[in-house]
Amino acid sequence: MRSDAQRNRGRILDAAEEVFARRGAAASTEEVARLAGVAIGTVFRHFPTKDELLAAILKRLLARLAEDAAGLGGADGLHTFFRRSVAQAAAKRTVVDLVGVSVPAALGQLDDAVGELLRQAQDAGTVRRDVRPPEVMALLVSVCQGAVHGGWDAELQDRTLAVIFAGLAG
Amino acid sequence: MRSDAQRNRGRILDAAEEVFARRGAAASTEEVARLAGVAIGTVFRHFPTKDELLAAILKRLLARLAEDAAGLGGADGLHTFFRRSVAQAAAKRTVVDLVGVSVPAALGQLDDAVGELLRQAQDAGTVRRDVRPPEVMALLVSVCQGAVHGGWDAELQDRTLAVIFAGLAG
Amino acid sequence: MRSDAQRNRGRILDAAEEVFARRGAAASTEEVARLAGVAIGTVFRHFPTKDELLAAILKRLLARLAEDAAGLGGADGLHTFFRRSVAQAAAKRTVVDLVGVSVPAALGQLDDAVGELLRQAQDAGTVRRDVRPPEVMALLVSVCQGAVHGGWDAELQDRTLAVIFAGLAG
Amino acid sequence: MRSDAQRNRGRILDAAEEVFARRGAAASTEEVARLAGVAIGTVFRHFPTKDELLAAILKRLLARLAEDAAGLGGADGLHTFFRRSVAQAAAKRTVVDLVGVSVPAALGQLDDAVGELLRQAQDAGTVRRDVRPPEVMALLVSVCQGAVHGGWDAELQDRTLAVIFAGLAG
DNA sequence: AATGAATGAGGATTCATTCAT
DNA sequence: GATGAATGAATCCTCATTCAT
Repeated sequence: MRSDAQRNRGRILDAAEEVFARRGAAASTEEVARLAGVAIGTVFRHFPTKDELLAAILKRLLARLAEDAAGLGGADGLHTFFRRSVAQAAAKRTVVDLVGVSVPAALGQLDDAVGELLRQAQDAGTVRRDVRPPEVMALLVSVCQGAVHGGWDAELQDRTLAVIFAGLAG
Repeated sequence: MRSDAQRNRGRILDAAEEVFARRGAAASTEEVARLAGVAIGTVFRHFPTKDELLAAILKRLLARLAEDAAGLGGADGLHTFFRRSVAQAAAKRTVVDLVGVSVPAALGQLDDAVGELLRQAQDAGTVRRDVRPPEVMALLVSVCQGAVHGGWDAELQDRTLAVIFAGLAG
Repeated sequence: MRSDAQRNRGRILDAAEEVFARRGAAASTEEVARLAGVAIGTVFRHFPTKDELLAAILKRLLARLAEDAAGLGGADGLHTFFRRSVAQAAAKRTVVDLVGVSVPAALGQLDDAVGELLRQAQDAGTVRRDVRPPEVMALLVSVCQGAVHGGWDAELQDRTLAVIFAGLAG
Repeated sequence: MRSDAQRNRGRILDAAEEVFARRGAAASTEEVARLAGVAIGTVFRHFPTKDELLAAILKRLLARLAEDAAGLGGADGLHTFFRRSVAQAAAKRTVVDLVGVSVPAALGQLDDAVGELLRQAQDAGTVRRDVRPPEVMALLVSVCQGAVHGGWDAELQDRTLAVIFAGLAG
């Protein structure tokens, strides 16, 4: 891929992330192109379909979260990860209403990272032994989406997560 | 309002609930009309805007939940309510996808009912005293939306709720 | 169907026939709408797809030819029919480049009429007994399309048909 | 012209012939480039316009037919030529679909060759004396296009050509 | 009140063509 | 000369909404 193409791909993803975060997945591809400073055709050259563009955003978003997770660990790495994810989600609703994109499937990317955090938390005794990855993921997804749709403030977020953390601690 | 108009209003809401549950909020108003067995103009006479139709569905859905809640109580009325809500949500994605409709605002309807269930649970000792309604609502919304987007099976739903119930119990 | 809808359907077909005759099947549906004096949505309400519009034109065109054929007969009804068809085709290229529309299938409409003309011509001795409908249709189609693409003048058309008629006469 | 340029020109024409034969003249130039194994820019360097590319194909196709004709002669050289042309046409719809390219003009290339075949056939007595080149060309074009659009099988093709040959024989 | 045809802005996608690399 | 990314006009089609019947 040529360097200008590489640069444009990045710009488009950035623009798309912002646009879809603001306006939801129903926002027009034209607006993405406008914000990215490219012509509409360029967007479609990089992502032949709107759905593929949405999927690409989701993938990048999750990749970042996974990378983020990799830097955590210890007794409350999992808790930190939950907090950051919720904050992220509230900022970028993208994660949520990605119509037509298989969110659960894409979520697979996070399984390993979250699994590792869970293990460490269990080793440190912060999380009960019989808690398993699937419900942790389920709680993570739930709480992220709840935050997006609920418009939580910082305090509510804390109190909500506190309940979940208590539940995980048993 | 004439009786046939009354009847049509009901039919339209029923149809809308089903259509939007199946196809998401992006489904066309025409399809709603078709399923309701009325002409498109009739839909717009009753609900001048698609958003108003969506809001009406949401309102009715929440009213039902509130009514449902009113029939519960005791030590685990709150738990039962959570379980039913999640099951509902998974069946009818409607609650979730309602882009453009202020879900949190509409949610106000449930505050009282949930507040009451919470109080009873606390009186029975099933839920910690320092848990307050806002985070209960937040958890409820989260877990409903999580269920919708995650495609949980019965077991995952149980395990996920179990964590939350443990957290509420402290 | 309401009377205005009926009227519009007719207008659209007329407009489409003219537009596609002039510009070929690649002409835009917008232009059809413009000429018909309706909005683009109306065209698509009547013919949900451009292909269906093209098919409808073709069908109507062939229906007219069949009707025309029904009024002919005798020793050289078939010859007259060939001549008229070729003249038609030259005027309206439509018959020809209807991409995406199964011309041969639609042509079925003419089979009966042409079969009847052929029988009469054979009874009158103008056409050999061993000539069968399929090749008559094949010749008809060929010569129509040839006329369209070749831009024949009246004399060339006569001389070309004369060869075919001689061939049919054996 | 550099030798690689020469080679590319040939590859592009081959690819174009195949692509347009398969998909019709509406096929994209990109696909031609892909099949030719060159970049899209190269196609446009050689043929500044899609129409020029189509015209070039047509020209080459006709040149080949003319060359083919040159190898024929005698009593039924003309008949053989008709048969081969029709077979060709059915295989490669190209000849037909070339919208926007003046087929009749390009056809001029064949006039001499066909004229010669006609003369020989007339000398041999296989074709009537008063038949002239224009109608022979007209019949040839007609029958080629008929074959393409009609999807004739071998037998129908034989029977159809038989009528024409009989007509030419008078 | 209901009907359903008409409207037309909006949006995804394609593709010939240009031009920087 | 070749490459292939970018352009952007053009096109098909959808759908919320209006309005004549």
